[in-house]
Amino acid sequence: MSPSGYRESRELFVRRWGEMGATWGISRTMAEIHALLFTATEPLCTDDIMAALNISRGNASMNVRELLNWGLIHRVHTREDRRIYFQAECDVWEMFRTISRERQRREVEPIIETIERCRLMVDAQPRTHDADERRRAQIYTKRLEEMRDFLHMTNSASALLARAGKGNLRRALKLLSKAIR
Amino acid sequence: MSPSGYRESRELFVRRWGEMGATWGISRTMAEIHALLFTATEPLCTDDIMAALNISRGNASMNVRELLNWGLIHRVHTREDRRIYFQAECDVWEMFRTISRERQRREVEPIIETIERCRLMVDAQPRTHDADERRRAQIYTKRLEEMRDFLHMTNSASALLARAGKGNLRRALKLLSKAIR
DNA sequence: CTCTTGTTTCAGTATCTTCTGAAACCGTCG
DNA sequence: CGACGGTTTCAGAAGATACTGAAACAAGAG
Repeated sequence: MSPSGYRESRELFVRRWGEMGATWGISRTMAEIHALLFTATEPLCTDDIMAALNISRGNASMNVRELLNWGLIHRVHTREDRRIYFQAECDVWEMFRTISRERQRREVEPIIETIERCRLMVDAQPRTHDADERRRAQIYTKRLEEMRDFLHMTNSASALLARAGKGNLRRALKLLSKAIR
Repeated sequence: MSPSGYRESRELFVRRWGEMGATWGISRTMAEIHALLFTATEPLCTDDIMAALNISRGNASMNVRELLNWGLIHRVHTREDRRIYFQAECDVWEMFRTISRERQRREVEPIIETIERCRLMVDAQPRTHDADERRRAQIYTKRLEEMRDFLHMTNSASALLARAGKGNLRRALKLLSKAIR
């Protein structure tokens, strides 16, 4: 079998996508599976994935499940065969929406809650009589509030984007560029 | 010293911000230092940071430098004292712009280059005679192109945002919400 | 029910990242 | 120049994370 550019290229892409995922707090294997399915012409089953990436069954299974949880890949059933096949969402805009929605839900929302809790804590304990510390506490609270408001805003923005269709997104970006210039 | 709500709250915030950073591919300590400076009323020096977070000099120094590289904190000199003090950018909008700009530069741009390289590779090697593989290669190339275009778009969007001021951003988001609804 | 095929879990292991502490370095002051 | 205060580097240690392989589990077919 000649070393077709296609196959080599795809391998490179999968590897690099995996590395990128790693710097993004996503396990390398998970990102590789995603890249593999994103570039696949037809659905793959667990064994295909294991073979392509040279990983164990347990590893493949765990990461596939995680990708399903994120909503980045889907199960596909075939008539011929009892196996479950997997297929990635290949529309990049859809993918982007999924990722931003999930990140928001998993990472931003919890931190907003923490901030709120921190803010309340400042006043919960009996106040110090030290005027300087009181001043500091005030500034601190203000910073927390600003951060909280900002994160709330990104939350709404993300929700907005999630509701919008692909066409809308393009349009919105055009608008944005006009508004800003 | 009574356990003022302020101090406890701040500790909690720093810890949680660190954890969040960790899931974002930022080292926990780096995120903690950032949180510490973000919530500080006045600039801190390396020893302050070491004491507050209970970390070694080397660790503090490395992570401070990295934060400086990102542009998330700045050096401050004082008259009295030869030490260098550090201070975070505390405007959340400014912070957001810095982060998005840097992430784009460090992570998205390189992956765009890789994609381009992958795309060229497909045709560089002599084509296979297998019609089916040729079909697959074509689909693959198309997906790469879509991804590349998408990432290019986020690049422009990010550049746009980076140029925009705080007021503009607010305005743009309002616009966005109207455009999408 | 039992066999077959396929999926999930998990304890232990390997790998990779981050952190420490000490030593090297740098610049300024006397 | 040498001493001092401060900063950076780095090899090895500690700690966190991801991966394996095998065993448990499920579900459909005979």
